[in-house]
Amino acid sequence: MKTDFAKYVVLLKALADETRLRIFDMLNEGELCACDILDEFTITQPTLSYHMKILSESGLVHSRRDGVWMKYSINEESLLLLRKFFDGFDADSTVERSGCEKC
Amino acid sequence: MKTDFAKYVVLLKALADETRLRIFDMLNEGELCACDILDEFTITQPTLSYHMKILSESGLVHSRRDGVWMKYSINEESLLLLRKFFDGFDADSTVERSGCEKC
DNA sequence: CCGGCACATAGATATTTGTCAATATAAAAA
DNA sequence: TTTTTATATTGACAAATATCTATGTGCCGG
Repeated sequence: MKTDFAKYVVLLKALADETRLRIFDMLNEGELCACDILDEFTITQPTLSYHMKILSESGLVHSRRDGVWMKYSINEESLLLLRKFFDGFDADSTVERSGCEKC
Repeated sequence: MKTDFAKYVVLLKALADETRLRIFDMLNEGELCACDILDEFTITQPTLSYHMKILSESGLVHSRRDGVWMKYSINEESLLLLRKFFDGFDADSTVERSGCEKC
């Protein structure tokens, strides 16, 4: 099974920033609008917009317009994808063999 | 439970690079020396050394000297930490309520 | 103790990233 | 339609990142 690393790199990059990771964590409590998220940080509105774009385009976060507001929520599918990815590791940790060929 | 986001950002940053993610995946097969890892890429030796340092310092990878060689392996503890982190999400997805306060 | 091999460090550099101020757009309200 | 409010886009910029070449360090064999 050949893993599409580039795909996971996009997801990991999206979460590899403290602001975005905190936003993602906030969204775990439920759907939020941009204004509510902004209140929790000291960044400016354009900066938040930038981060939300990265989260959205990665697929981790779903966005929808509700009148003037943008509402964001976690995309369960991408989350499951990440979980599955990490679950794929360590499957045979009991073996403890060395895969080293030269040494 | 206040999550230490900075700690997870370090782990996620370490994996948010295709080269490092592929290295981490290779290590899932077992312990490897730097030379064997290098063979799988087109990067130079110093660049690999740079990536291994990031993986090691993040705590995701354990390193040990074996004579002239450096042997690398996955640090199970950090991996479990990451798994646990992602498992913490989505716990109450059935609720589907909005956490939005202003809108 | 010297030469060679494996790996690390230093310095330089091009690219990417996170941030802001200024401005544009989109939708509702007046 | 004009104004107001919420969000997006643009352009600029400093900082971080990934990469290389050149050089240093550590370990073993002869």
